[in-house]
Amino acid sequence: MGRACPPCSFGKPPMSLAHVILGLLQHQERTGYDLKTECFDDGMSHLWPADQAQIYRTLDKLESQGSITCTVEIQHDRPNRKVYRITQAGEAELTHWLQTHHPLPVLREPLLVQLYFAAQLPNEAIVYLLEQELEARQEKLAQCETIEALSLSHPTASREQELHQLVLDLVKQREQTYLDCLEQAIRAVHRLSDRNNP
Amino acid sequence: MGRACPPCSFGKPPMSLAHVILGLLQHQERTGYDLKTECFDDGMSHLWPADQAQIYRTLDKLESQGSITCTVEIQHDRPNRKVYRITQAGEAELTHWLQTHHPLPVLREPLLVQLYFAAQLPNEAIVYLLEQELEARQEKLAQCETIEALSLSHPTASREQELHQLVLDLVKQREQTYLDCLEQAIRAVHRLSDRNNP
DNA sequence: ATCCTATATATGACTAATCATATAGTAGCA
DNA sequence: TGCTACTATATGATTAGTCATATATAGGAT
Repeated sequence: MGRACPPCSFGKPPMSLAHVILGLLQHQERTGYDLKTECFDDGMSHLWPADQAQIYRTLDKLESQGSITCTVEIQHDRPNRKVYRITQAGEAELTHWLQTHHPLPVLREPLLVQLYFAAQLPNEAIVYLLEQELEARQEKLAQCETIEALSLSHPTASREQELHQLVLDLVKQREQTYLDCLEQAIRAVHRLSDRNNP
Repeated sequence: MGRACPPCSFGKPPMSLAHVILGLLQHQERTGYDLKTECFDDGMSHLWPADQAQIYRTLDKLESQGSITCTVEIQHDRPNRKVYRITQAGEAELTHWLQTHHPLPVLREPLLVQLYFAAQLPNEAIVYLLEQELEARQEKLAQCETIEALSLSHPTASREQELHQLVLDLVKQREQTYLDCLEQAIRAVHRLSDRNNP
């Protein structure tokens, strides 16, 4: 049943974090620590936040499936580093994944559920909820603006950097839309009939 | 340490599905099967899709924590039904949750990752990827429109229905924004420098 | 002398969610 | 007669992700 595919993972589920890591390693060899501090805590944070534990475990998985290799750099003043590099198999895997359409991620927003069941709350309580969300969203947009500053300081706009900028713009636009929606929702709740209130 | 709180779950993590179920049961008593077929497969699908197995396990948890009770209705032509009702403790829990601000859900979009690492692909391949996503998003928006039809057929706009309509509008607007962003991204990729191409 | 931070990897425990499968009776259809 | 669909609940296995904690060393601050 199905085609045999021992050393690669085609046909298997998404494993998106694995492919993010492949994408990062393709650009430059790195350790798990590098990935965490230089990538996932920084430019990747708005795109694909990742936990340290999950990064290390994914590196193990990628190595055991042959998509990356590892060499240990012995350090005497500090703990040894395990430096990972992408293999040819890993590059093929990445290229394939980059061209494959993946199912839309499911977005579950607690706020919308709250709004859905909010009939028992007075309008002010609902507005308060929306305002708290608005604040959190504003903070998040502000974080995105920070990333932009770093990106713009690089004047040479390579194809790669153009794409990074495009992604960042899309994320920022997404966040801005959330803000617009929330403000609109607040106005809508103000217009809500207040009958049947507790 | 911390305040003791034996029979309730205040202070614990989100458990959002549990609260969605509480919200649904507050309106009307239901079985797990009812919840799945009448709620989560229907009007709730765009808001909080839920797996059958998870629904049943969450019902168990809610019952054991005292937020809902269960009575078995014996049926002879069909399997027995376990009918769940919300308790006072459950209502208190729900009311509290409804008024609490919850952390923003993290959205990880494989497409944006693909775009981020797409420099090695020719522009046409990137556009193709975006067009596939566009198609999937159009389908999803079409599903949302279907739900609206059901909602509008109810002419009496109670406070509850107004809120349901508001939520649906927000979801639809979110989807429409995705479509706009994708079209914009496609135009941007067409303008992308094609240097450094494979 | 003590504490904190940075560097670096690893493991255990847990939640949320998904998928597959089991059980079991009725009813309709071909 | 067998096949499928509907009603109804339950469990096992697995993935993705999070949180906490362990280990170990160097260097700077208090």
